[in-house]
Amino acid sequence: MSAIRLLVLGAVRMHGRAHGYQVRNDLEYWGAHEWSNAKPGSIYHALKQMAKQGLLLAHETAPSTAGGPPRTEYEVTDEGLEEYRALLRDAIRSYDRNMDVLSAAVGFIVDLPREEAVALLKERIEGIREWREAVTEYYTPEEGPESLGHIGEIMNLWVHSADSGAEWTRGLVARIEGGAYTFAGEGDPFVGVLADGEVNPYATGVPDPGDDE
Amino acid sequence: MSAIRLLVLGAVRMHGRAHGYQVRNDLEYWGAHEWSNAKPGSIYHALKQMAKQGLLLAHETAPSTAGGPPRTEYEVTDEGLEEYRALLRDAIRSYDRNMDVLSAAVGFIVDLPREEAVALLKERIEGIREWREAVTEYYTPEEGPESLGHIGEIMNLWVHSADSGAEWTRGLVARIEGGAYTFAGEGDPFVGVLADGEVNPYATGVPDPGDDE
DNA sequence: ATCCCTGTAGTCAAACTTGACTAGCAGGTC
DNA sequence: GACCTGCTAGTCAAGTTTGACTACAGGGAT
Repeated sequence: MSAIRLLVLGAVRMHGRAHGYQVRNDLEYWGAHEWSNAKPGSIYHALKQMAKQGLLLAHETAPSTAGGPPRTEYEVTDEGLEEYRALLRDAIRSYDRNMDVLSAAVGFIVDLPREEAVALLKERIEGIREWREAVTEYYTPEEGPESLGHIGEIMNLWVHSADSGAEWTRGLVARIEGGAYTFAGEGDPFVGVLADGEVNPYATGVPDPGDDE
Repeated sequence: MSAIRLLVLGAVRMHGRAHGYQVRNDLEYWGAHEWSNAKPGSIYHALKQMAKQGLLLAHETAPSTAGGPPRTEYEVTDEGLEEYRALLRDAIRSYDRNMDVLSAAVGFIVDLPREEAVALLKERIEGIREWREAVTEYYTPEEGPESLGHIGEIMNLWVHSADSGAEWTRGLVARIEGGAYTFAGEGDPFVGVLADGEVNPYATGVPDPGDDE
């Protein structure tokens, strides 16, 4: 699963009602273009697709005063909200070795009740443990690990990164259990979108590091 | 960049001449269906596309004795070999936060001379360092890290996984510099494909761990 | 003889992603 | 006052990925 649907649903939901360009700006504000496939084409495609599937409700609107083509505004439907929560839970729970889905989910995790967040993260840790065990067992031939040659390094990489992922997850669980952050039903939610007209403070000077793909 | 082209080029090259189903079996033997998007459709598509681009040479062949439709066999062209090496170098050098490309590259790393492999891995370490620095700088607002709320956990995740990736890479460099494995020009290369008719010893009892995407 | 299952080899439509492109308006500038 | 740049908002074709499907052969069961 790619992160784009979760990101787009989350962005539209935070606004209540948003058009594509707004979503695009939020994702840039979040830095999502750096760690996910959130490019204009994908965003507009996701919006249209989810509108077709009934997860979003589309409203045609007059062109903005600032010029440009007429816009389409979207709202999350009840069905869309369910899908959002399902995607969010899945993203937290399942270990899929890609950081984009998890990054998006961490950004929205406070939409869940604190206990549920902790429970899902613990499921994640357990999933990582099982995966690690399966991998080490599968890639350990009878003739000893040396018979794999350099191929053993692939397993080594996976195990290393599974251990690291588990460690990070345990740290997060500890912080949440220790009372950090404000979760659903605990008061004023964290506001993470740009208001209409507000300028992205990170817009220039984007890191764009050794992002040499 | 996805790993599929590197995997397919590498598999065809090891055989000298191979048809799609053989490539498919090799990738399954390597476990690539577990950690990359190596599904039948993608493999056949990559073969056709690369043939169209002159990276592979296609030969129509009679149907096999074992039934099924007529097969197409492929060979890597000179241009394809260059592309293969370019993809391999890029995959080792660049930190793209996805393990599939790196896993594939580690499987083929012994196709390079030992010194080059080490040099590329050191470039990788340097790239990770730069990325880590850019991320921590970008996501540290003036009002202190606390103003980010739970969003800071995303950065935390990235930094954690960058550090873990660097550590694994340093370990690999040390082992290679210490003389481990057999690299290009150092003797009999490692054989990692299934001979025609040979059965995949891992075929059943595939790990298929908590692979819940 | 017919049926069903497994293995071989691959095709196809639908969905998704990518990167380049369009088009209107505002403001500066030479 | 013609031109150029930047911002707003989005489209589009080409390429890629997915998951389901086809078609043929051999072998065992009914």
